Amino acid sequence: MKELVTIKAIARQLGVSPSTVSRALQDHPRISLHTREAVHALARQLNYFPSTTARNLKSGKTGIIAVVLPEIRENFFSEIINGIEELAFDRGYTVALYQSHDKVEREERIFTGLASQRVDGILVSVAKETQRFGHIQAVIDRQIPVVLLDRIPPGIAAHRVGCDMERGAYEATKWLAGRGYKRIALLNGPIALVASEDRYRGYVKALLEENLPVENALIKRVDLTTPDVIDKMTQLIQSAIRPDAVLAFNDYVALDAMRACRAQHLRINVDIGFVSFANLPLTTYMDPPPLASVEQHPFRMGTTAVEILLATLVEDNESAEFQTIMLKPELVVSQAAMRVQEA
Amino acid sequence: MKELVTIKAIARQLGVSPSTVSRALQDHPRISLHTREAVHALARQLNYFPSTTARNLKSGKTGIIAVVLPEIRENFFSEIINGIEELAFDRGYTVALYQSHDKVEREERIFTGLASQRVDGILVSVAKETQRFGHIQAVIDRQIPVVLLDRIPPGIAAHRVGCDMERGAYEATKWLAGRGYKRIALLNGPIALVASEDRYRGYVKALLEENLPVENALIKRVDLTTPDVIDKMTQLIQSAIRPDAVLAFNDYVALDAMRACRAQHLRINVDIGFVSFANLPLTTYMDPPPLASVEQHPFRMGTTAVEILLATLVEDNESAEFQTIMLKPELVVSQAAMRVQEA
DNA sequence: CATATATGCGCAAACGGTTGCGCAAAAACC
DNA sequence: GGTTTTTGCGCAACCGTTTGCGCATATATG
Repeated sequence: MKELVTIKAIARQLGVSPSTVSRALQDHPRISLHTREAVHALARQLNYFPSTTARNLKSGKTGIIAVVLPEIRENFFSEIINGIEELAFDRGYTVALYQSHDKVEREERIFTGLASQRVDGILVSVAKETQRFGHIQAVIDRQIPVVLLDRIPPGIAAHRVGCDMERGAYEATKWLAGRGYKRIALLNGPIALVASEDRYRGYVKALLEENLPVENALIKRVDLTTPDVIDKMTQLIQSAIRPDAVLAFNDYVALDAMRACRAQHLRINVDIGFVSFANLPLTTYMDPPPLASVEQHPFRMGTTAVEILLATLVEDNESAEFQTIMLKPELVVSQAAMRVQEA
Repeated sequence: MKELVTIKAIARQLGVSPSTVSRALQDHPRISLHTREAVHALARQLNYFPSTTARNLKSGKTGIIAVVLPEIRENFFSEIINGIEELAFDRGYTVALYQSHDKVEREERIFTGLASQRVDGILVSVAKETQRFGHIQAVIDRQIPVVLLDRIPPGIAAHRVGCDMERGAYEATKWLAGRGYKRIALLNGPIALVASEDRYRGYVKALLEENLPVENALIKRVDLTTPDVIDKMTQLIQSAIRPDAVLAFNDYVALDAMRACRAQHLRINVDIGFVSFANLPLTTYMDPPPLASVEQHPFRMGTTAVEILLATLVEDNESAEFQTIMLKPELVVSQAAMRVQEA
């Protein structure tokens, strides 16, 4: 077992004190050029690296940003991390990753660990359908800055970064109406999700503006499982007012709903138009893809969250002002889908 | 700014020494029950959490496992992390995440950082087409255990965890031959990738066993971009010996190749059968999916790598024995695809 | 009752750095 | 040449926790 190269080791070999070595390494002006060079030379020769742990202890910081997400393998979230890692790495921060698997219990265990880990900040997209937020409040009470990402529960005093999905739903619905669709269905998510409410409001607002009736028969809630989506979509098709377009909660719902349509011998985007949310790579694999998808900018959500977090870290004290940044969603129209429709 | 709750603070309030508090918290038998209870009570009341940083400094460990991957948003890799996080969290380790974006330069910068960060171990899936591995050797020289994941370069003395893709290609080809396919094409990856060689060897081995000719015209290398895949697939279709089946380098290649076939009015899995590698969720979205896909078990690769790493951490000294674990791939036959074919 | 053992706790060093302060010697000033 | 300033470096404390050792006092042993 080789000895670890420390400042003390360098000091001993050079016959100077550890403090001199420390200062020399920082190019402190009060250390003679001669000594500085000698220290640097020996440090390089011995392959010295400063101990981050020791520095952390001194500074009270860890340089770690914890990221707590429901599920990494979901494209939306891995894209968020992608953005987070990008910026954090540039700024010299380490990204620690945790998955809640959408379970509050696990989320709570994670946060307890984070409290003693003393990470410099936490970016969290909370487990869905949760009403308990004590664990989040606990770390906030310990002065650890928190940024809520995408899934933003009410009643927590923290920074927030999200995407304005009411607006996204509004624009998507307006776009469909503008293209002549009259009976636009909404395949919405579970009632417990704020995201569902947002989409509902945007959808209704657009319909009213376009003087289209808001038909309850055209609005379905799904639990996001394939069988339920197929079931609800089939109901829509067979109802008295068959929709000529569907606004789907997300790309996965759109995919399943399309399958249901195909099973009923409806031609996608010809007999029935589709628009969905997220704009995941998934849509480019679909054949045909939805006519359009509302881009939520997960990558930018990640970088924005890190920016806000790092900004609060350098601030003199807590300015107690919490920022809320809502990214503007973007309706991305699929060229491929439009071509199919023209044909 | 509230004072941080430390062992010293508790000691002061209780009129005992810090060492007593430390031992009381560990339920050391030489501390009286009375004192122990008092310490525990006050610690709870003050909401005391031990400083991980201080402990790290003492122990010389960090409790951090660094994971260096090319691209998190690729499903295969996010599934690997999923497995890593799962086991690491259970064992009380923190997962630090880094992306190389398949760039050696960035990988090198990451490894330099890791050396001074003094992580307890590194799991790495190296950037592709790289021949420089000095940065990896450097951390190994610093006694940081390294496990090579999936992409396993030669000449590095480290643990290895992968999936035996020669065997996967062999079994996939055998399966196709067994179903009566005679002209099986191989849409392989770039020559620089070890993964391409593996598939080639397994493919050839199976053909020979099945007494099928190895036709060079049926073997194409693609650079994994959509245009190139479409180009090469079109060449295959229009060649003298048109293949009746295609073994694709991975699911994405299969997807693009299928599009090329459809453009040439070939019915997927009817006129031309498809088998690919990875078995990503992507295949379940495809319509129709490949007949079969070789599952590479990324999740298990992640957990296995962590297991090996943690095992070396508890070992008394370096046993200098490096493990190589090759998971057995599994040919997953798609029910949906088979139904389409029967019809 | 004397010796041996057990009990309960504190001292101080250590982990690897950083930094305020002070002290001596050299250089600059009048 | 005396005073001030600058230069170069070391001392020691500190970050929060752990732990070997030692010192009392209390209890057990013969």
